Amino acid sequence: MTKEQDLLLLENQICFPLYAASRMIIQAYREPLEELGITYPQYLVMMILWEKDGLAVNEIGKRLFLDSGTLTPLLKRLESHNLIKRVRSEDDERKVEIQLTFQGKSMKSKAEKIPAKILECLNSWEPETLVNFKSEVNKLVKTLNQP
Amino acid sequence: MTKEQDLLLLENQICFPLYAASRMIIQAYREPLEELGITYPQYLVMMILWEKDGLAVNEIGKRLFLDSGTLTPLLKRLESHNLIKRVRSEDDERKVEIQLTFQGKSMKSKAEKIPAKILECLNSWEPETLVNFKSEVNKLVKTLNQP
DNA sequence: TTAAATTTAATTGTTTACAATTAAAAATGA
DNA sequence: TCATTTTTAATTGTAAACAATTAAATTTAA
Repeated sequence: MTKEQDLLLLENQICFPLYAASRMIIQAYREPLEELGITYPQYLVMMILWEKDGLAVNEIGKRLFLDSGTLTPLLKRLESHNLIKRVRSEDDERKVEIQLTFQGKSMKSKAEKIPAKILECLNSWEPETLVNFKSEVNKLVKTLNQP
Repeated sequence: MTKEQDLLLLENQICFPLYAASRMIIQAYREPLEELGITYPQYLVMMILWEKDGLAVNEIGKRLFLDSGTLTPLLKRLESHNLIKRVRSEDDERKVEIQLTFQGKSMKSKAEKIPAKILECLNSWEPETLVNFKSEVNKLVKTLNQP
């Protein structure tokens, strides 16, 4: 088998396990998030807003590497669940600011129990190994995010 | 800030960078795959078939951790592009065997150039670091795949 | 043997992703 | 100033993902 052919085997791909791991970990979030009635991408948006309320769509997009094509309908769903409000900015009418509602803010305390639940799935890993791994994945994101 | 609150910050998540990296790397495949006229999940299926032709839908699903809800329409698209045939098995009429067409087989030689192109995006990484990282991600997949 | 359970693929419906385009607002520059 | 460019969200269309259900074929166990 040539080297090229070898690189084409599924087991020799770096990308496939990343793709699989990403989906599996989103799967792990499904059950705890079901109690909150939101999906994983919606949870990511809520986390960002719990850190800093009132961000514009593009600012959320920059943090999550998502564009308005994904975010606009997702935010409309969060709004229909009364977790956020979408408010046209007065300073710059192009922008839509995303503001947490009371319900949206209240959800944070429930959400705080989720990370520990996810870490349980990973309790066979040494904490240090996990921290190192996280930093490697972050490095990969930075590498891939270079223009 | 409590430990719980700290764990809820986006930058302290392990899952988010995995999710981002997965999408970014699929993005990196987009251009080279466009020349073949297929998407990344379709490419994964083709890779499996180049390794072993004639697999049933569920066997492909086991390898990719995907179910028929995802695979059936994806395979129909590959069929409509004349890359595969979907053939009801004679031994077991529940099964649909996926067979490469001549065109599907021919695509392999073009596809063999893709892994090197993807590795180019990662040329700032030491080969050894990359190999270690891959093995870590594979370990993670195994951990998360435990029932 | 045959009724019950399991396996297999397909279907239905919801939610991402994302490319490409559109439209409005704001910023820039001649 | 005012035409041009850029920024910002929204829209349209395609393709995953995946839960839940359905229907047919097969396996199993009574």
